[in-house]
Amino acid sequence: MSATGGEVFEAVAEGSRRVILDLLARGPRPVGEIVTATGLSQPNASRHLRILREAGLVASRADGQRRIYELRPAGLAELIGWVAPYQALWKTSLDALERHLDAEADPDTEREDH
Amino acid sequence: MSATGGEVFEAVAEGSRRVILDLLARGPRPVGEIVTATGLSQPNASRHLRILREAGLVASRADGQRRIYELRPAGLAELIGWVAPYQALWKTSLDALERHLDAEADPDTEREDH
DNA sequence: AATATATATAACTAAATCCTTATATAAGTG
DNA sequence: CACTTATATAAGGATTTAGTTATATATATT
Repeated sequence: MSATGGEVFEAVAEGSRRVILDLLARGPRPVGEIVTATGLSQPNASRHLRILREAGLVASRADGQRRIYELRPAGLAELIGWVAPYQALWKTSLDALERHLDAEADPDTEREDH
Repeated sequence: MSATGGEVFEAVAEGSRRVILDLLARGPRPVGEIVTATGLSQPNASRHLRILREAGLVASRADGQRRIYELRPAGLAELIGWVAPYQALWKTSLDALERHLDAEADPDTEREDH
């Protein structure tokens, strides 16, 4: 079920996989859409999706001939649990994050526009 | 200075490097202490420290023949900025993190006991 | 049934990554 | 100055990883 040791960190270390996650954060999608949205080759996308699935970050269900992938936010528990203390650390010391988030404030990059 | 693209994610993907960061979160330390505390070989520790430094996660200053390494929490901005939306996502949907944090609640693993 | 579409897997290559041993550099100590 | 201690770097091997092309599998369509 949940990844054992650092699997999540490795899954998330790859840029294309973060792009896939960001995409799925806006809602479930079939592989085909992920392929066109990311520009990855189909086999490569499938491979990244398998890695993400094995890390517990996404899940897939069949819809006819398609496989719909969806985000499993709970899979990030290990990562979030690890950063939390650091987050606390520099919330007291620095406002670097705020500056970072401001720089990233781009409407096209929004996730979950609800 | 600050890492450009995903450098932080890759730096943090490695288990030994997370151990080093967790160690430095408790305070600055010379390389020698990091070596004995982690069990890494000295050259390997130096290598991991260089990677962490280039990613902006640690900084070093000279103290005689020693190099004192210290945490730079601001270096985690990219990572924290990226997880934030997901954090929000499942704070609404799931309490998996809380359970995860409870499981990790070990006095020996505390950071920055101030 | 034959063909087309959607996804997964296999086989392979190129590049990156981690680790070790050996050596360099620089600062302390006698 | 000779020697030791602390850290960094170089060189090499072994494993891992991301990517490709080719093929398998399963579902839909005609």
